[in-house]
Amino acid sequence: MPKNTFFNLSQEKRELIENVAIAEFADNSLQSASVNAIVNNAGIAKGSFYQYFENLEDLYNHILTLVHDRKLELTSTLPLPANNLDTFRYLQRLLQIDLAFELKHPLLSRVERRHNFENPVTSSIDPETGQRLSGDGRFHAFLSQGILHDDIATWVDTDLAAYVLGIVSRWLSPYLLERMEQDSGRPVDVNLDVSHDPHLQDLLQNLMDILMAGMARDPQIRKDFYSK
Amino acid sequence: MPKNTFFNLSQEKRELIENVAIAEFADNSLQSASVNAIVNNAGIAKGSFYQYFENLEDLYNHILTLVHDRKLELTSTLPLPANNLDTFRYLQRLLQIDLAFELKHPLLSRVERRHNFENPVTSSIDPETGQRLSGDGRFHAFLSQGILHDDIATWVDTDLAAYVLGIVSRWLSPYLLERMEQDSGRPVDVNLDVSHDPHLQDLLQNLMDILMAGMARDPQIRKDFYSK
DNA sequence: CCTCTATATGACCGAATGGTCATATTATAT
DNA sequence: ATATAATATGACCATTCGGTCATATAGAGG
Repeated sequence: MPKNTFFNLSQEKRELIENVAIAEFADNSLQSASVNAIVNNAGIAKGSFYQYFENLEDLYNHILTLVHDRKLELTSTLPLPANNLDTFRYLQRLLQIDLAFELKHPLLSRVERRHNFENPVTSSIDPETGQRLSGDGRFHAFLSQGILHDDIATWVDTDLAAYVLGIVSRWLSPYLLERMEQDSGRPVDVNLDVSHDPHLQDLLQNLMDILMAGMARDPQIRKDFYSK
Repeated sequence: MPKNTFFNLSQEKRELIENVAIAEFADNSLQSASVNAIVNNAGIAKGSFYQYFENLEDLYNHILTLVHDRKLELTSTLPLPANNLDTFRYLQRLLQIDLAFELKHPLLSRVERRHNFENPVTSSIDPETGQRLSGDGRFHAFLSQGILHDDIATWVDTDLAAYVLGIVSRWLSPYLLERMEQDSGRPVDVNLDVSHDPHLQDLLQNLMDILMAGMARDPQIRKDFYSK
């Protein structure tokens, strides 16, 4: 954790350093990031850096908590899913959250992706249920609920599906944003409403249609359907 | 390209250097990889390195061609899909190839993933058709064929789907192998037949079922099906 | 043997790295 | 104004980096 000296800084200066660090960690892994580059870009003395942080990893971990905080903050900002929200609308919301995060905090998104790349989640075992928990817990929760509500086919391998959904969600966002830009020919507005933009909804719905048809309940129909 | 001096080396020595480099690039990006580390691990003099390669990037590009060659070689080794092979069996084959590559060449796989991470494919435009071509061309081809054969729903956004399939294929392999190890409790045999191992087929089939039901033709049935 | 060419080597270079520290500056309290 | 504590600074350090080069070794042809 950063030292008190860092948190005593004015918000202005603190955020300057954070933003410089975020830019550095968006382009470089912890291995290849440079303290010198950060202090130069932030316009502070090298000595000051070590008054704020133990070392580079200390700052890196702080940025990771920022990622976490900002994402949580954004999750609570987006309209909450009603309790009786349709299972797949909830999944759609999960994808929208990652998308909104990519839109509002593109650099933090890259930091997060880079972190997930360098530290791939080795699947953990849930201490309570003894179940495998690969990837993002949010998708595990989604699948469990979906099966419980009879919305998702019971034969779906939840751990595999949760992992795949996590991967898709992580990598879908940059694709969608780049595609939006190409299709419209102009940069995407940072204040775009990800839950209402028509073109974005079309694309997302296209993927959702595939996922819904693929995972929804009553596999018999589907299996009969596609077997020729 | 490496200099002639490198290709004149005995196969033994050449492969030693290549393997050391592969290990280095599996753990480090081109930015953070170290010439010193490579020469030390390979047991050659620094001067020799620069008799073989222009610089580190030269070696890196050579390793990338190795990735390409080995994957091609492995593709042709696996039983070829018959001409009249079912559309989705062809997709399954594509996934199996990436899986087999991960199994036979885990380090090369990591090098490839790292490369794709550091150099994300900005979608290109096909010069002939003017169509978007994001991600892996193999999946674009698969989708085009599938639609042509009336096996895939026409409403599927091919570019989006090809991108997602490419992402899934790239990241599925390490998951499946790790899962196989956890489920069986022992390391996966390198000579495992990816197209016949029962447990592996179960898992792959589970994902295939989702993809098939999701993308197969006649969306009407599916859309009616899941709308409550 | 000698000659010529190809390869191997590690000392050496300047630049950049992460990290330290004595000193200077500023803010706070009395 | 004075004393004390907190912060800011950049020269400095040892180490490592990519890259060079003069020299040594080996091999081939005669």
